[in-house]
Amino acid sequence: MPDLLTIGELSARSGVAPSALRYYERLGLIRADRTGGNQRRYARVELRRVAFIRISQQVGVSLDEIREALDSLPEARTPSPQDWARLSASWRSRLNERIRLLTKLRDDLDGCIGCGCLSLQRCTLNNPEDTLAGEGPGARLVLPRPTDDPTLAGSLS
Amino acid sequence: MPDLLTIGELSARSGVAPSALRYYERLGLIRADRTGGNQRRYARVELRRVAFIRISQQVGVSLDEIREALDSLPEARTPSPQDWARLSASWRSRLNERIRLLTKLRDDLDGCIGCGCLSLQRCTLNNPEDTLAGEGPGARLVLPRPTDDPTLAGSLS
DNA sequence: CCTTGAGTTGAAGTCCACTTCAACTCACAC
DNA sequence: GTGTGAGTTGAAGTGGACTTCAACTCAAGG
Repeated sequence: MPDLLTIGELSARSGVAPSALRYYERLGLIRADRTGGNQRRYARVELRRVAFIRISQQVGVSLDEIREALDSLPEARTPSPQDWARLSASWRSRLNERIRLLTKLRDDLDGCIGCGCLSLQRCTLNNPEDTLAGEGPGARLVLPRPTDDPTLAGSLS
Repeated sequence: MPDLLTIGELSARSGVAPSALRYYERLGLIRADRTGGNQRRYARVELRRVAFIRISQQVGVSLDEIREALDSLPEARTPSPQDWARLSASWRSRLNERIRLLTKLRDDLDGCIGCGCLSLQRCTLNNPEDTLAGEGPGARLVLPRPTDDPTLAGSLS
């Protein structure tokens, strides 16, 4: 009735290597029952946990944070669709932020391709007389003032 | 006249740790002249190279590939803005692909939040009678047939 | 001169997410 | 009952991108 999966079956169905599944178990991300002969047997819910792990990794979340998130699932009952939805939703802003940063990087690159200045975030400010300044689709500042990231903010020539 | 930078100055102006700059040099990403006392002195063009390295890393390119790209710069003359523009442009499709994947992931997440199925790419297909199916902004397949990624494509329940 | 902060080196360490290995044991079809 | 493919363990290895360390030298102001 419980219809348990071997590690090979879970691996095949999740696309995650057995060694990775054992690693996840060591980190407390998933769990397994054991047969009399000490082999792992996974409940079907572990399939969802693995799916959540892989999705979260794509979002850019570390295994440590994923573990924390999974720890917030109710222990008493099988997690409901709403439980999973809550966890997934918790990565939304992170995902949006990553998308926003990459999009901004792309736009800045587009905007800077004409001048080749590579300074991004600054080239139009540093070259107010530039023929490309203030036109076209590129290099718009999205944030009020990105003073938080000094990495590439300095002058470069 | 050449106005060379010490490693500390390059570090301060690029936001990259001195140890990282030495590491980049070992990998052949940047170069430095030496003083009589064997200290590094960087030409200003290295500032651009470091900027290009950090930008490329944000795009998700490995140092090895960045080195290859930098190797394609002309050795005879100082790289022109057009040279830098060409290199930056070479990451464009990669950046677009990353943005596309993350955006798709977000839309899939949004689309799946109602059902909590976590299968993504498949939930609407697997649940044609789902009240959420076929509407809203989520879970649209962008590629003709993403058969390439079996990772989470299997059934999950 | 001399002090002091900045710079030099190679080797080793770190962190993350795994994979590989050797030496076993289990489960199941025949 | 036996062969075989699947599973077990802890320890060690991998790869990328650095950082840290110890032991030393350089450069520049007072």
